[in-house]
Amino acid sequence: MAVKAERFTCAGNPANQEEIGRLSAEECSKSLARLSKGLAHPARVEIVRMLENKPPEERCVCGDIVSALPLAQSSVSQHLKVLKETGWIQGEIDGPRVCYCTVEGIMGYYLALVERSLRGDLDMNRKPETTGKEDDYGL
Amino acid sequence: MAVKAERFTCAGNPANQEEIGRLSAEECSKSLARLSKGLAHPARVEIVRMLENKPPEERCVCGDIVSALPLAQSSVSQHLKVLKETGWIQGEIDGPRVCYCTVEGIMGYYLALVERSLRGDLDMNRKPETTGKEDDYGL
DNA sequence: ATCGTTCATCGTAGATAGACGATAATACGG
DNA sequence: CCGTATTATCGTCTATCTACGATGAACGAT
Repeated sequence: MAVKAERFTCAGNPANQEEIGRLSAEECSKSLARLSKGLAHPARVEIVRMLENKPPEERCVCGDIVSALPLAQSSVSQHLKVLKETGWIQGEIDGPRVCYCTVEGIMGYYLALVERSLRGDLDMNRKPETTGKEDDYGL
Repeated sequence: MAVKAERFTCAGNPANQEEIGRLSAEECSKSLARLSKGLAHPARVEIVRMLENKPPEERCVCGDIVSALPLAQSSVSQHLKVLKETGWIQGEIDGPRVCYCTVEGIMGYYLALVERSLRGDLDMNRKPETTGKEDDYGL
């Protein structure tokens, strides 16, 4: 098969529900906002649904997604890019194709993040560990 | 008190989990995309969190939200408008103030919508009842 | 080496988002 | 009726989104 793994950087989303509890309120807001932006277009919702429901052995290459959507290939590619940047999906280069799948556990992570960000179980005084900066929404 | 109720139109979000099952896949995608857009900015996440965690008798007027965020009053007002349009919050005019709260059950609705839209339990052949139109993402 | 396939990126254009200060609208208190 | 307080809206500016066709880059096959 010779699938060259493309290293995936999660753009701040650990996709690990254990780690949500260590996020400050501000980090929660930013993380939730970033992931939500990924879902903020119907085409991207459909892409995530498509990928989330593929059995793991059934590959889903970019072309499959393009032909399932009423959009030009370049537009789909941009939506895929947004989904990568916001932490929903990852791609593996497989020859001339790119095989996409959702980040493992991302949906559960998102659901947990919604709960934690919107419900009250947040330590509002906890600060991000790196800096003591203010909320400037520097996304 | 003389609170004049401002009639709230939910912009397509019934905020009723019973009704999610009656949505077509396309409607699910649009509805989820619309609500997700509401959460796609950290300030709006914080507003929803703030409102979701207020005890029901404790009023939360616009000014409270403005002073809790590092943004100008006009910017906060715009975010509140987006949250209204995307179906997250509603406002009641109370004298010179406007008292905001989240739409009843909206968070549960959103969580259910994420599950239903992204998991496979969708009838992909169901069409919207009004028209037989194609997916043109006419948001 | 060259071709076709596949996908990302570029360039462009129009629409929307996001921020702000300034101004308008509304309600209440004198 | 006139000021104050509160919030929405307007106007402006910049940045990002969304779409498309065209082009480029990578790969397998001939």
